[in-house]
Amino acid sequence: MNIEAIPSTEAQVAEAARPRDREATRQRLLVAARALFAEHGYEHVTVRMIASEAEANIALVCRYFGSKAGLFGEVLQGEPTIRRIIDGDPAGLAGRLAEYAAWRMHHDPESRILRSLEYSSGDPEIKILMRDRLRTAVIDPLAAALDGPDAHARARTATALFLGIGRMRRTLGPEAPTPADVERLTAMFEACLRA
Amino acid sequence: MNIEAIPSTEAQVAEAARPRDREATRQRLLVAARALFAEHGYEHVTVRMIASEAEANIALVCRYFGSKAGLFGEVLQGEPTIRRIIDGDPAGLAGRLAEYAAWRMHHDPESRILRSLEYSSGDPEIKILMRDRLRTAVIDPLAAALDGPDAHARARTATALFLGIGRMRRTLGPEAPTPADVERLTAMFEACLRA
DNA sequence: CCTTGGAGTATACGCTCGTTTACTAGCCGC
DNA sequence: GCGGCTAGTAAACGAGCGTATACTCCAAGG
Repeated sequence: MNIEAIPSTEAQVAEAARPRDREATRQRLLVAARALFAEHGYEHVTVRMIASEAEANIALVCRYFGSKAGLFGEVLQGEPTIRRIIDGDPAGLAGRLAEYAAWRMHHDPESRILRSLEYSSGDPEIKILMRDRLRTAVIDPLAAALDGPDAHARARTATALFLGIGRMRRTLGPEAPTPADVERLTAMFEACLRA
Repeated sequence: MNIEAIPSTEAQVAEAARPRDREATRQRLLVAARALFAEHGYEHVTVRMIASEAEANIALVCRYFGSKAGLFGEVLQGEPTIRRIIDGDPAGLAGRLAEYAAWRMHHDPESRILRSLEYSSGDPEIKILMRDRLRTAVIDPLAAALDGPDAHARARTATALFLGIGRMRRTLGPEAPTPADVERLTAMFEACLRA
């Protein structure tokens, strides 16, 4: 079986043979996985895609993260929450959410937390990861910024609008938002957030 | 290879051997597929599941519908549009949409058109089917019911809210809508639909 | 009664997936 | 200089998928 053509042809590959660094490889896998999961969702990304993107071997995914689901979980944990948008003047919250929602109408790249949550997954383990992440990273922080008894319900509805816009972009294709879009979204978020 | 235990044991299966009826079998497959696709989405439903649910043979799916995608396309065509909700007093449109959206917060069953569209699919053919269906069955009829230059944009945003609510239900689980929910959704749809 | 066409079936093909295993090869302490 | 730990690799495994093929069997037409 050792019929390897030439053990170490440096002919084509002028790459400076990467130093063997466990942690660096782990990070490359993590970065590649984050980008791919955000772009295509858990189920449509294969470990082979991740390994290829990270220029690492397939087996390392399982070795370093236990499984594809383990890797996904670690990716999720590294994602930022929506707090960056929530923090600030409460009066302008609806406007900021609308700006962000409008941005999500056409900006496909950038791997933010909601992206991966737009996808469903048949795997129960992933479903739970998604649900927990959606709660702790989006709904709960948003609810905490609101007053009134049904703060959570209002946060959920606002989040639904986010999710739906992302879904729309993916189904119909990206759409550059107009000022009217932002205005409309602002009005909707205001209607949603007011007690 | 012909080691079949007993060719035709009627022992357990007291079923009255179904008459061989091509059209009836086709319909059973269609009904089963409609229910399963609506419940789990295109990708999570296998032709084996459909055949099993319809108590038919796997091969018949391909024979009668060409492929899984062909069957899905036929299922989509049989689904109603949103026109039933749109038709009626224009002033009450937002309210009716809100009622429907609220209903979708907790009503998991009933195989309506949007259900299958809540899922994404990697298959480009299915993506196109989804997109076209979303346009012709939901967005376009809704846009037609609106006035103003950006009727389509408003219809898209309203549809996004629908999609997001469905997504939410599937991620967080069904949630019985309160009167406050309906009120909030009505306000949001009004903010969305007004020119 | 026999033939025959088509409904229904069993099974296999080719593929891709996540995962595992047995291996190779580079660096570090002695 | 040289074992030995370990990062990295190649290949295979078993399962599940959509699809295709070759078959069985029933029932109607002569």
